[in-house]
Amino acid sequence: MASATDTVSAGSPAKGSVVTRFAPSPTGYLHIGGARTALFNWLYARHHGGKYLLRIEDTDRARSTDAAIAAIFDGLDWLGLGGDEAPVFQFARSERHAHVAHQMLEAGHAYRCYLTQEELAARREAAQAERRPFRIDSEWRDATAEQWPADLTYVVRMKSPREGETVIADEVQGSITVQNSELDDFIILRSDGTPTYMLAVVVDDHDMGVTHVIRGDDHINNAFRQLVIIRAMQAIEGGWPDPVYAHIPLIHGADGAKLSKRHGALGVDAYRDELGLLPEAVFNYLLKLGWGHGDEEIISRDQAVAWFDIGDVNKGASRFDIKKLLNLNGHYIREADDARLARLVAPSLAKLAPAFTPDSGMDLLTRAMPVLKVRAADLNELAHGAVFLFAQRPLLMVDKAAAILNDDAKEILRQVLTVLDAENGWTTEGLEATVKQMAEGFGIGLGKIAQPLRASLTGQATSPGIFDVLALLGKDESLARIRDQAAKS
RNA sequence: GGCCCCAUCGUCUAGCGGUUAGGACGCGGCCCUUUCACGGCUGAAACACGGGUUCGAUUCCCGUUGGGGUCACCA
Repeated sequence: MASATDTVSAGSPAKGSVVTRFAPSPTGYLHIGGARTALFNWLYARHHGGKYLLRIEDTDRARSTDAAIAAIFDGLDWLGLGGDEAPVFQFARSERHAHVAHQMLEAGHAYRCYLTQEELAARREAAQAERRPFRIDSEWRDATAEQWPADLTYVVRMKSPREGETVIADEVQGSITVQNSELDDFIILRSDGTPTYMLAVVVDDHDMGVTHVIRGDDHINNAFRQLVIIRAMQAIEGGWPDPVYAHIPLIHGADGAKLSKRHGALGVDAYRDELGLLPEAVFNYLLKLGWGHGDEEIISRDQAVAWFDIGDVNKGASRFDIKKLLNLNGHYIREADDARLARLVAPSLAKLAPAFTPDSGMDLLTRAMPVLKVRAADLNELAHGAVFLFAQRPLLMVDKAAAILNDDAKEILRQVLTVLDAENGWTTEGLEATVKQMAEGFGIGLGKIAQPLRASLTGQATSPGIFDVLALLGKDESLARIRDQAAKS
């Protein structure tokens, strides 16, 4: 007889033998928690020189959709977390799953159970009423073939062990112990003969050669059930090694509750299209959520691969903090290539500024990017910041800009007009020298000239440096915009 | 409720028996400055509580409290 304690130890497979997988069910978009699970699987495989695979768990036919599958691949690709091989679709492997179930059935590790859902519900309710913990205790567990009803449908349940305990040495959570008496005889084949998730996961992980199961810690309890199947197959045909488990904590919302739509549980496509985030920012943020490497904050992909190890992931759940994500995004925007940013911002800019078209405006937009991007935390802000470049005359003044343009300011603008009209080079530096000289000559602060200029040139009270704005807009457009406002009474 | 797990500034984290408990976001102040940003400097801010173990606990053990996960013919 086996010892009372069954232990699954966290092994350290030889380099190159690591195989991880990300296995989302396509019932919705790829949310941020799923993205992080994918990231950790990807990083672990990369760090250990192994393989990272994708599996779509589409066995729930009613809830799985092609749109969700597409959204998941799209999100993963955006983050650079595509699989190393073609994805496995679980539903397509149903026959294989059922085959394994029948192997276990024949070997006596599983049994036909004729209990109906109604009977079970009634028993569950009765237990509830007596405030007694409910556990399925099917009288069919030890039934013989002669006892099987001829024309009733049945489900196939695993014969879970009822004595002893099982210990999993989880790479993240540490040692987790569960009494085997807590394990129920879970279903592996539904009454229509289709396999359940619990069975499919084990069979697919085995067939795909998965060595490390890295997933959300909401699966901890499942690990013990899945082990029952693994044990049975080890007894039947051998060659079903225990995977190394690593259950990573879930991400919580800012309020500490489970992540919901209100705070961050958006699809990653929303992070890209609505929040205007860069994938490298999301990558960096997700990495730092539940994992750290000394005082490092800005971590590149290569550094992440070099430093990451699953054992360093924190056990406690962490909260999603959009402020920090945005701060990181601002950093990556500043680092990003100007032409790339221009390309990313072009679609939304076209909506904000009808005069902007990618054909005619890309060059100016790209040239303006260095002074635009230091002022933006996301792509939306970046687009808004670029609108003035393509505004049509006469410009609309926001309230604060209109307030700046009082009579004194207009008088100054008329003076500036004369000075700038005589300006030859029209460079940022030259213009700065000229205007500063003018301010000195008038004995007024630079701000007295700069703010009216800014208002007339951008229609705003805030903008990039005013000499950059002049240089970007060019002499003709600049003078025309100033003239528009100077002339207004 | 049963079972499992978790617990350092508001948030993300460093720490792995002896530290002025470090960094980042956010917040306050100062500097830079034509505005807004960026950047620089700086300030406030944490070991949930109670017992042990130890010469010494943030660190190890137990309990309490708090939080989370899970209890389907879903995955």
